[in-house]
Amino acid sequence: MTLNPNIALKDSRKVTTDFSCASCCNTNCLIHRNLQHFPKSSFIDNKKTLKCKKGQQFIIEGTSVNGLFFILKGTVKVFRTGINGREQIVRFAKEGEIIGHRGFGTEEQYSIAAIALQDVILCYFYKDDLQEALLENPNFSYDMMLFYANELNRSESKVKSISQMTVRERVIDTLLYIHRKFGDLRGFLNLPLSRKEYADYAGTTEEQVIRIFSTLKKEDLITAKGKKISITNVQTLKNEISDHNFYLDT
Amino acid sequence: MTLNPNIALKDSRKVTTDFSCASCCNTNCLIHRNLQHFPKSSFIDNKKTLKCKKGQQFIIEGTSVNGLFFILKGTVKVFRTGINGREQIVRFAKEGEIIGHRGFGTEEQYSIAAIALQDVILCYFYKDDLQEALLENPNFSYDMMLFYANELNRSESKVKSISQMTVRERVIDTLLYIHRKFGDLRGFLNLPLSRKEYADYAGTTEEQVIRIFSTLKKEDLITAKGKKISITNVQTLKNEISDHNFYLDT
DNA sequence: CTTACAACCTGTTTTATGGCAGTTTTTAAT
DNA sequence: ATTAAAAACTGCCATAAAACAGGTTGTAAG
Repeated sequence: MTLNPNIALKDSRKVTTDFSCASCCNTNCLIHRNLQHFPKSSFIDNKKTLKCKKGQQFIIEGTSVNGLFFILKGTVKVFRTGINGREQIVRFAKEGEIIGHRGFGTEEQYSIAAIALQDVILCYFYKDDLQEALLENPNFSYDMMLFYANELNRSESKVKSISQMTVRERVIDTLLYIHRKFGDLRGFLNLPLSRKEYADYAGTTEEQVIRIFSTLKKEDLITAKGKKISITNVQTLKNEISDHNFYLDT
Repeated sequence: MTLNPNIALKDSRKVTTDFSCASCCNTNCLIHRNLQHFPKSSFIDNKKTLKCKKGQQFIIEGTSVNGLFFILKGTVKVFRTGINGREQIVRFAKEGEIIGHRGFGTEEQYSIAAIALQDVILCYFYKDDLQEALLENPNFSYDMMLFYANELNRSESKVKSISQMTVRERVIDTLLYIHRKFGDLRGFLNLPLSRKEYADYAGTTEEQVIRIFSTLKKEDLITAKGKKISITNVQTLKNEISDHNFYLDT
């Protein structure tokens, strides 16, 4: 393991700066999981590793797709520009996740944009290399297929929630999503987001989010002071959402 | 080609009743396209072929997944029961398409229901057989991966339309979707649907669809008499939808 | 400390859409 | 042909949610 000071993070802890997949400990990563199946890993060697500062946009909507990003470290906001220029947040991604996969296959252009919410390290694989590896290795392509299948399930359930939940329910759903995915840090949700970002994910307006936060505070379900938000009663919130699935169970 | 009268359709024309994949002419079918790659096609032999009468439901929401359906002939409505028992139509599927794939992989239960809109012939493959074939054959699993990737794109674009389009726009979008996918027959959309079904796909109510149809008629954009609907001005309707993508292009 | 700017908050107005109730038309069955 | 039932249609009203406008708080820069 070599240590390259040029790509050291500003993080308080030193990080390993050897970005080879072999020494990577990211168990979530699809590439890493299938490493054993790439005997002459030419495509692994073509990997590019890049760093993005907080706030930096590394995928621009509409530009052509040449490869896929894997997050090695940090969190990312994936969004698109919707009708009337309104921003729509597709998801928040963390380490191990794939970005830009919607452009893989048929689509030639990215249908989304991606921006670093914190300092981020990304691994970039070329589309052609990936395709070759997938066609050589059924375990890898099967894994990748399952990944897409899961994304599809997520997306379908979002269709359902957006089309049938009230704004309040969608905001609660968003809070629970952030909580589930990023957890707590010192009692607060471990991903600081603006009210606007909550709105863009929940598919509503900033004002609505503010109002709903304020009523949730009165109901002692959350506490929120600026971006320091914590969910005081997870179960009650969960119930409010899942009560609707009544008809599914019976 | 053997002819089995037991499984002859009520269709005016006689259909080939040899349902072996080898003699199938369904070029859309993923299995058929990869047939060359299955040398000792044990799993093809385990295939079950079944017929459904119009109106028959062959997938029930919440039941466990043991395999996947491929449509050999006919059209199918795929839907789920949403909040307050409201029916939500996920898509309309025609020959060559796969049904029940969302249950493949991680999901153990079908998250959707499926019903035959006309008399339908289905091919059924067992999950275990499919998995084995996928893991042996990278071309097949790559194809399957691309299929899921496309489904994901479709679903994501539905998220966008539901969350940002007006009801009128969603209804127009639905009309164009049916037109694109099923085309015209003698000047009318080649898939008879009720106003309720348009509503359940567009994510609105029957009354809204009726109202919007009626204004579209006044604007000479469609003609609609009962289920005989035709789009008289496809381009104008398309423009009304895609005008919104203005911000995407610039 | 002051200033500037962004984020956060609140009350009011407007609009789009859903829900209801009642009528007409179409389709299917006897 | 007659009847029943389902689908299509229309007007009215209630309401959730967006848009607007104005105010406060917080934070970063000089």
